[in-house]
Amino acid sequence: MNGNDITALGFTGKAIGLALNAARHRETAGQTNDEIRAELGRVLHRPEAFIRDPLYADLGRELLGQAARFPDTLRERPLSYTEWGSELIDENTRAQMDTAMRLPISVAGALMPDAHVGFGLPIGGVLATDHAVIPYAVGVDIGCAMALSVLPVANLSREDEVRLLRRNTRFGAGHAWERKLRPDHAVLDEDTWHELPLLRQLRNKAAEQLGTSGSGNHFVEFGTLTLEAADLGLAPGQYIALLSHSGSRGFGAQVAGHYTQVAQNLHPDLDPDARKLAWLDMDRDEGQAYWTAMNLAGRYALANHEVIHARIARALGVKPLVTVRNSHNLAWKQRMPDGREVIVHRKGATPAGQGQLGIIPGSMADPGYVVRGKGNTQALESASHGSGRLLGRKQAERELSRSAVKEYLEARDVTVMGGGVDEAPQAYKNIDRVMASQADLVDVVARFMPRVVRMDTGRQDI
DNA sequence: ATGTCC
Repeated sequence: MNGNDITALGFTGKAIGLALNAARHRETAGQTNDEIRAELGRVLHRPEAFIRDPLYADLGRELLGQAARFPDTLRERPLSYTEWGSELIDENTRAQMDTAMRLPISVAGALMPDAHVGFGLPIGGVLATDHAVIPYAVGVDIGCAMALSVLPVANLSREDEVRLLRRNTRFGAGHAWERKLRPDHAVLDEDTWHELPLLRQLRNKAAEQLGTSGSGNHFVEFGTLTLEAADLGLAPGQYIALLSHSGSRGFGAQVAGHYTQVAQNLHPDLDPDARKLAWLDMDRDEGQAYWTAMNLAGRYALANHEVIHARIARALGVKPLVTVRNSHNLAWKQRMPDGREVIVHRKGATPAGQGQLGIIPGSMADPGYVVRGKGNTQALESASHGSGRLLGRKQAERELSRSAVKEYLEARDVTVMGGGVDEAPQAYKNIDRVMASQADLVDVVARFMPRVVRMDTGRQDI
């Protein structure tokens, strides 16, 4: 093999010499030219698979660098970004956002008042990038969403609400609907499931878990919605409403895990601080594949809410007067004020474009709000997705007593089915302080107060 | 967030 053979295979620049050296090494070891050509072809086609190969590591890295639009080097200083509710945000969260703003692909960002540390990007972080998508800036629970239905029901006893939730919701990691009760939804019939091997592989799991909710902070609850003024097609007054928080279950988690791994393999030289922020170029197959899978997980998560709300409405023999819903873990294509198209990642942030409706829950025993976005461009048209954690899960279990939690719930007349001390209201920031700090991001449309809440069982039950 | 490494 000589240089002409190597360039004929498609190698350019510094990769020619590296490929030639590797080829000589194989020749010495007795391989035929056809074998060497085939092997080099595999390296050229998928360099990320060879970055830890004893012979091809340097060539793999060089090829990755040639293919990338940006080097894997972080900026010296983070781009500036705005934060809402600074007094509610800790230094570690800020440090994590600073790292995100040092990525070469980052364009703009913002921290919402519920922000706290997460994997990669903070929860409550918003990040705009240039033609690249970061799986961990979307989060593990791709498409996690809120939905609120206003029900045309005058009276509903607490006992009936408990029974309706027990019969019509399912919770917990790995949990699925019993076969005989398994729901259906048009999302399962989409051709998208056949576009990628990974999606084909995960379709059955998704079908089994359709219409269920996860663990942690996921919930389905009945409560009272109060409108001070006519809105949402409703007269002012109080209504019985159903509020749900659920995501894309095991399906979305596996998509997230898979593409995070792909992204990390494509960026072997990324600074360790930013390793969990490895990105996929939207011009490459991997970026397009993630985009397809992410959006399917987003639609699937919304389908979960639809199924949950439809089951409960059907059990009551009614149709909701109105349903509001929004995804808060997803990436969107969006235009900056200067017209430039960017990818906006919202990881625990509510889309809040001008006039856009959204839901910001407080806690299991604090009010949540239906909001209307003000299209604040500095916040990349976003708002918080809740009140945000004050205490970590373990810290909450250490510091909060079960009796203190029960007392809090009793004082507000809230019934909780399942739930753990780690989800106690006292583990969350004060929702009204959070709302006050984002008055320039959203207007309040209505207030929702929970009454009967169902969640997964926690490690320490309430 | 997820049966916690397909």
